[in-house]
Amino acid sequence: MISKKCKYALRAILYLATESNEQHKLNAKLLSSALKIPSPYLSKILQELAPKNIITSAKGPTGGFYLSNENLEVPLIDIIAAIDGPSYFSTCGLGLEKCSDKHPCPLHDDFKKSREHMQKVFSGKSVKQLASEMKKKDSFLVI
Amino acid sequence: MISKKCKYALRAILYLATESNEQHKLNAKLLSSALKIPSPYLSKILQELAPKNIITSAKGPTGGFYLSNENLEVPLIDIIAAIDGPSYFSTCGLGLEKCSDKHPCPLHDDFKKSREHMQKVFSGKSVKQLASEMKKKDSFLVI
DNA sequence: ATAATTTAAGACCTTTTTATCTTTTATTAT
DNA sequence: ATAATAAAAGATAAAAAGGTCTTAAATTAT
Repeated sequence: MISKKCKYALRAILYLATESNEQHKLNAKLLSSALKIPSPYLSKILQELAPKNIITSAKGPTGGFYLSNENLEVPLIDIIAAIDGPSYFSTCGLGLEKCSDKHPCPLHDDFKKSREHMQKVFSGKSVKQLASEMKKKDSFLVI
Repeated sequence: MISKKCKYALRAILYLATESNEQHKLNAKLLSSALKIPSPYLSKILQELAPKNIITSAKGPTGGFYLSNENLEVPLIDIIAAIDGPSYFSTCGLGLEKCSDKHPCPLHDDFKKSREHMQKVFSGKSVKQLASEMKKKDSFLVI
């Protein structure tokens, strides 16, 4: 399971993808109330994502957060790696340090299959793609 | 990702499945040193599993933990449910309260597919089955 | 220039998870 | 009976995750 923090990040980014652009930035407070995420905590998360080039920020009045064209190309897996760590999809399901294909734990194959599926989904899908899927299918982000 | 506590539980149970029986119980200290899990913490976990009929315990000298024939039939999913909660395989991947098939989040289908795969694996496999698989394939639990 | 607005930075607090320690209770071997 | 052994119970502590608050820096509109 990805962390709560990471879920918050994904939701905020998907919201920015559909509701913001360079001409229409969204500030942390607005985002937090739209998504019902504690505002100071969301601010912290956004401040962590900006220097990693996952979102773009601008200070001052009319400032806020938005996704640049470059940000829109980021695959979802990069967001998870940024928040939950790059080894999220490669750690052993039983927590064993030395687990590998050659030296597998009893659940290695099962976990691997599942992890690889998720890894494929998250690697193959950019924020932009998901945002456009969201417009077609009616999925929700906010009640 | 399942919790560290749950990984400890699974490892301990699989170890008991292959190394213990009613005539040969293992005490918490032995288990903890074999599996390199902090001993008092593992004790707590074992004490939580015993009343849930996932493992069997016996006090006093020659006492310890083992798996009864009944315990061996427990599907892995019951262990995860006992430790990480019964809704582990049904909560929304984005943490949204009202996410459902009818009212899906943007990642609902992807998460669902992955969760269902893991759910199927863990529901369909008992401790006994996994223990016998472990004997055939050479997988490891302890270095 | 100034005031207002907004992110950035960092200290701080709370809750949950992980881990430890101590005492009690049950059981067994002697 | 007694001593030894091991789980059960419960209080306590440390670490990590989640969340808040305050001040500083940057930017914009007036």
